[in-house]
Amino acid sequence: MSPKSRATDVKVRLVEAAIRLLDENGPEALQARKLAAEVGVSTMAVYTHFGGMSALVDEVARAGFLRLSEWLAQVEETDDPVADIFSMARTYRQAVAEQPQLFAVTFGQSAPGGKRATLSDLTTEEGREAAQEGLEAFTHIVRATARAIAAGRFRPVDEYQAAAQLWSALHGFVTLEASGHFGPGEQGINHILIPLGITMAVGLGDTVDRAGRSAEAAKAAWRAKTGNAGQGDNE
Amino acid sequence: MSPKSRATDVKVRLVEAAIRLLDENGPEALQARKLAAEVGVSTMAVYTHFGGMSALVDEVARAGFLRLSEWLAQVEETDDPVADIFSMARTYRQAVAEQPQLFAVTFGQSAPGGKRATLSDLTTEEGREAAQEGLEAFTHIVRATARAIAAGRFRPVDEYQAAAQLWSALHGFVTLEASGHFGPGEQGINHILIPLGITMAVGLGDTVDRAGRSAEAAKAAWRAKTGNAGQGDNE
DNA sequence: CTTCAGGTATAACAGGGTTATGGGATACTG
DNA sequence: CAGTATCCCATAACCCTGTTATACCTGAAG
Repeated sequence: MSPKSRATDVKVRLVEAAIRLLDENGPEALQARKLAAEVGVSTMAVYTHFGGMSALVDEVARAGFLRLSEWLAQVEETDDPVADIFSMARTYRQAVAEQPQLFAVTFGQSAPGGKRATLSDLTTEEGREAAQEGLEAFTHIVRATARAIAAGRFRPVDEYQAAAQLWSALHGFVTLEASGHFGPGEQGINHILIPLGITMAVGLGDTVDRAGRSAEAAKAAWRAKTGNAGQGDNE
Repeated sequence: MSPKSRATDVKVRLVEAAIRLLDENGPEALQARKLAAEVGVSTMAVYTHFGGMSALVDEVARAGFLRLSEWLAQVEETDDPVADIFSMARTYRQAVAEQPQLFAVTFGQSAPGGKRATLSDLTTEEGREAAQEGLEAFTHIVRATARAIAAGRFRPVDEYQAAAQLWSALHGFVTLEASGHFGPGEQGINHILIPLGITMAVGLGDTVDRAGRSAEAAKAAWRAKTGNAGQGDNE
């Protein structure tokens, strides 16, 4: 193995260890000494590869955005773009529910050391990349929105603007649910998220009936994919 | 001054200093030594009054929720409940825009020390109180939603569920805007927040025309109260 | 006057991020 | 092949921050 690839290896392994320990042990696991011990190197590795802990945390945040993009990219397009939007919403929510600690860092909710108050504050290269990844995840929503407009389901408004509305609603729900509101398990999805999606779709031009059927279609697709029977609200 | 009131004084002054230094110098100002120096006491005061920094930060978060409730409570009821919801949205957004650092702590986005990943994790008494304050702020939205339903503007759905949808959309917008998306100044309000409000109102049962007029009414009321001419998107 | 309790200052401890230094391996260079 | 330069990393220390142990001081109660 060349030294270049060995070095990259350590860098990659540090980020991977950070994500893993973050999920297992929470934000307090994001410590230079713990990460170094986990990878089997000294804390200096953090500084030769990242320059400091904050840049490493930014890299973790970027990994979260990337993961979100990958999840959304795997939502397959059907001939019902509104149903696809519902599927994306479920996917977005599921990603956050499965790795809450990771996305808490990604969304800047949990910031060890008090850094990264806002994305605007980011001055590091990794920080800007993180913001860029966020926008890439956003484009998946934009495309589905554009298809909904083209299909006549939504009124012919600017697709970026409509998608930003959808993103706001979705992100707000996910954030508040992750903060403990809306109760545990599937309660939030059935009582808030799906009605919210129908509200948004209808507000953007869809009919209540068609939006409801799209929500049902997405629910059926979700069950088929996850194997979850989806009975009831609990767990 | 009795010793009891003197002691309370130090406790109150610590929280006040924390909020002030937080707004001025960012999250890194929330340090025991800095707060103690600012108030003119030793760091022990933090421990005699709060037991530790995390409880003091929880108190700051609680202050944010309380401030949010007070702001929303001051939105006066008119005979147009949908316009009142728009006014609350502007108020919510304005509160966060004016004290971004405070509300970053309140919403758990900036957590010095990596504590408080989610509200569910809160085990301290102050933490639970903070969650309670959040719900109290929520009730203001619930009441306006109930009035919109009573007025026939919204379909007769459960007001808590509809309000939760509105809260999700609003909170998501505010969060994403504070993270730097949606651009600076009033851009986000005019391009995203108001269209989002109209989308939500229409989706909940209102007509496009009436929702638009309510948005305009709220805008006029806002200008009258703040004295802002509100011309253009910039700054 | 004595005693006690609460609040505080002082000083130290513990555990983080960070850095100065030096060694060692690798890849150029003659 | 010898020399050298460069990159990566281990060691050890430094600094800062949260926290705690201890003693003092003040005021109230007996």
